[in-house]
Amino acid sequence: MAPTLLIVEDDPALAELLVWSFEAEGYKVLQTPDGEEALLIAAETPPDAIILDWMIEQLSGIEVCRRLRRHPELASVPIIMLTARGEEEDRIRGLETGADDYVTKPFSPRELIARLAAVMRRTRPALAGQTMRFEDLELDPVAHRVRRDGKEIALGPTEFRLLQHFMERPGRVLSRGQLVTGVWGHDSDIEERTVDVQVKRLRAAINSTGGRDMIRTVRSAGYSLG
Amino acid sequence: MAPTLLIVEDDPALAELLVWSFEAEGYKVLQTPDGEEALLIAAETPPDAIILDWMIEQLSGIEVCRRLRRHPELASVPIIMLTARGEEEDRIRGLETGADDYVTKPFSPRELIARLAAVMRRTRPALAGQTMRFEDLELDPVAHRVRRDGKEIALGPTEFRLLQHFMERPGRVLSRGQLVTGVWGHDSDIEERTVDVQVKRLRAAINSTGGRDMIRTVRSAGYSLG
DNA sequence: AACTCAATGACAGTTCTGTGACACCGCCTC
DNA sequence: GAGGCGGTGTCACAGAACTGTCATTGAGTT
Repeated sequence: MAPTLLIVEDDPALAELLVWSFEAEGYKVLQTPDGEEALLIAAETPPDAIILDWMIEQLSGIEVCRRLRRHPELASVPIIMLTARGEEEDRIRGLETGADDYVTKPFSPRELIARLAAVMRRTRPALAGQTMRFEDLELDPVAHRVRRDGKEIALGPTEFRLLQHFMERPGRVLSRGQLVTGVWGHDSDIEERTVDVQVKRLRAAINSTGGRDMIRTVRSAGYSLG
Repeated sequence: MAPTLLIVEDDPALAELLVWSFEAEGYKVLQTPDGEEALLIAAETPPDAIILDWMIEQLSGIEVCRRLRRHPELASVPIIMLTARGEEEDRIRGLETGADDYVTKPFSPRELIARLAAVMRRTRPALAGQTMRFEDLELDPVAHRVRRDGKEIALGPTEFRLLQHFMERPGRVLSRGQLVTGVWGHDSDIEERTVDVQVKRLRAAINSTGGRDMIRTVRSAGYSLG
């Protein structure tokens, strides 16, 4: 379950350095110098985070960023921009466009790694091994444990992934289609109604200890947590 | 729910480039080189935005723009004009006529896409997932929630879409026909009177917590929010 | 008053969701 | 290898929620 990283950098020397550094950190690294290709790769195998150089060929970083954000599956993937010193204007636009952080060149790999860790902790607690909380629900991704109001709850693997998916996006309505690709994978040919059944099972498990139903049904749209 | 775009451009090469670029962005694209036809297409299936070349055959851009603005259904569709460098005079007239932005040739598709995104964010917040507000009413398209004066309000799917439609166009009077195509879809054969019934249901839901009626009936014209 | 248009209540039909049942699969134990 | 077991995906059905239409009542205009 090593987190996957996509590095978009067209300076070969820097790219190599970054790949090497992050692999040493235990990340699985994908890499391309090209904005267009980055989008393709990201769509194919959504990474857990993206390191994006501002100035790249084909498509500017800002453009890649914007397109990623538009793609529903990729909208919440954290992005760190690499900018040259002084591109103040760009930095602002970058953050507006949806970058989560930026790092000014020149930088040390250590710094970038630290920033990435911070961003991941903030946006994808599950990958950082942080336990996630929502009201009296806790999910510990490392120990694979779920507690409601302190009491341990047993979940099957699918139920667990489903709940994790919800807890990473609290309050957000997820369509059955999104849940299928998010929980079962992009290439699964699962009936959409199966989602209903797993939701029912998840509900039964979560609410067994009493307390209100944590999963909201949004008719003709999907489900959401909370 | 991809936003629809109408591109009016008579240079085939440029038109193709634009169609390609915007489709890659996830827009649904309609295209014509001809001003007259543009008006027909726009009247038939109102797009979410229009890219309009200044110098086109049949009808000048400015004329198309003016006619669009006269057409009640299309008056608020954002328009971006494409002008040749130095047509300062035209640019001013363009903005006066009701264009929302203009881009000077030559330009990169990137720039145009960015401008469009900015315009859309301004005019269609729901597409960007932003919470919309009108007085003490809030609609959160991502969480699929509606609140009045902080209190949550339950709406059925159609009521929700109807309210969203109103909130994207606050204060504007919408005819039953506009509401039918906007809320039910271009190709629905719904009785126009059905709008009345859904408006009644929406009113009942929204005003249930007390407070004044947020939906105004405009006799022999339609309804509006506020 | 006559006329037009909108609000409402009732209702039948449709769509969507919750649920229980069941078959299947991989895994483990015996 | 048989049998037990937890976990899954599908299906069919029932119930709930939602919707479109219509007839009637009511409000606004001329």
